[in-house]
Amino acid sequence: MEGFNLLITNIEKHLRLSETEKEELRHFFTFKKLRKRQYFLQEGDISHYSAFVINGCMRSYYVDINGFEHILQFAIEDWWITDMMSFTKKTEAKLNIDALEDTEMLLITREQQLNLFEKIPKLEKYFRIITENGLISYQNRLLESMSLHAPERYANFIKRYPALNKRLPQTQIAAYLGITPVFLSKIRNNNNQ
Amino acid sequence: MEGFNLLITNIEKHLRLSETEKEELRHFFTFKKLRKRQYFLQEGDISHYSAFVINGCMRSYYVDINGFEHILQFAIEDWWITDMMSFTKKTEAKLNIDALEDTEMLLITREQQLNLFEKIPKLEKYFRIITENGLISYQNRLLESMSLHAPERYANFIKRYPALNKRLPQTQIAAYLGITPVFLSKIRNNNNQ
DNA sequence: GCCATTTATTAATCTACATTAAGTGACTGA
DNA sequence: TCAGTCACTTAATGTAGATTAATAAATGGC
Repeated sequence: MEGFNLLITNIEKHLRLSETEKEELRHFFTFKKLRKRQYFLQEGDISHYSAFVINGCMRSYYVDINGFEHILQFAIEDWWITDMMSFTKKTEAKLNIDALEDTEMLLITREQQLNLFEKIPKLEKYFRIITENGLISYQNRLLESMSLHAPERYANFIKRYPALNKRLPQTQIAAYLGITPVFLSKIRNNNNQ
Repeated sequence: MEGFNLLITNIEKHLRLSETEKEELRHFFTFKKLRKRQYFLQEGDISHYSAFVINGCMRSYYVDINGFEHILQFAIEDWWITDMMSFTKKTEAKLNIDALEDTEMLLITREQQLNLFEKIPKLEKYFRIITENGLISYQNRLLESMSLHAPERYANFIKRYPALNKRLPQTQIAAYLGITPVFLSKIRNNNNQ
């Protein structure tokens, strides 16, 4: 399966897998391509899948009552993305997820994931670690959004994701930082007073 | 051990434990009391423990360069609290954790937790679920902080944690909502324009 | 039971960032 | 090829919430 090795490499950053386990693992995932702008999940639907991105770029975002988009996460190659609430609790998704570029990914359903934990228990460890890291990064973002002004948040974004800064349109970065594109333009040109 | 049953009840919301397992489990935890205002963790230290609150109330918070406190989490009875980053990666904590009331809790170290996963593998499931829920609630807070104004965020806080709203001083709630106590006072008295 | 500190209120002023609007250049697609 | 959208810039004006300060009320230590 295309890109499956990228997932294996990612898992093996955290634990060792035997060849047999790798072979078993393969059958829990399905491969999927999305065109740029195509939805992976729409608000109100149930997020049946969690996605591991092989190449391309996706984003999860919330649309507020005024129609403005607020981006919670970007996912490029080697990243996981889903609406965790909907995925784990089978509730209607509040988030939308779509592709910002043509994207290839590996999908797993919640049921398959839970089966996987039965069959290869150490995979539970892998997903626990992934989830711990996700929690840490949301916690960190919340903390930054409360304690820093927009220019500092942007500086941190550049430092943390230099590739994304070059790769994404300004609108998307602004929607991630929680500011308007107009204000991001000012920050970039140092006219922010 | 005092309060251990509360932990057992909490775990059994997610999975079944045999009597033997409960007995084993007990030995992984230690009991601790904190006085009001006492630190559990100070920024720069390593968070050796994750704490399950039996009664009382704790908070985790970040102190910004201007000395202002930003509260990430409150934990009353039946809640877990730690600096996840420092606890899992043994890095210096960016957060402080202290007691807002006299508090009793059960502690586990990261090493004991990992041993526990070896000894009673289904506990890995419990902590995965706890972590998933933590991630969901941070994600939700980030989303609210980006898409709602302070009066709506306060309304949601009251709805979600009615007990906390009565129990905590206004300063603490304001530091959680990311506003000043002055502005919270205006919101409460409906003078917010 | 009293003084010192902390906590909450109210009002005046200030600021980070939003909103609106108008203009430019670049890409897209029939 | 040219119209139409899209991505970005710049400037004028508006606003949610901060800051400061003064006062009142509640709390807590001795």
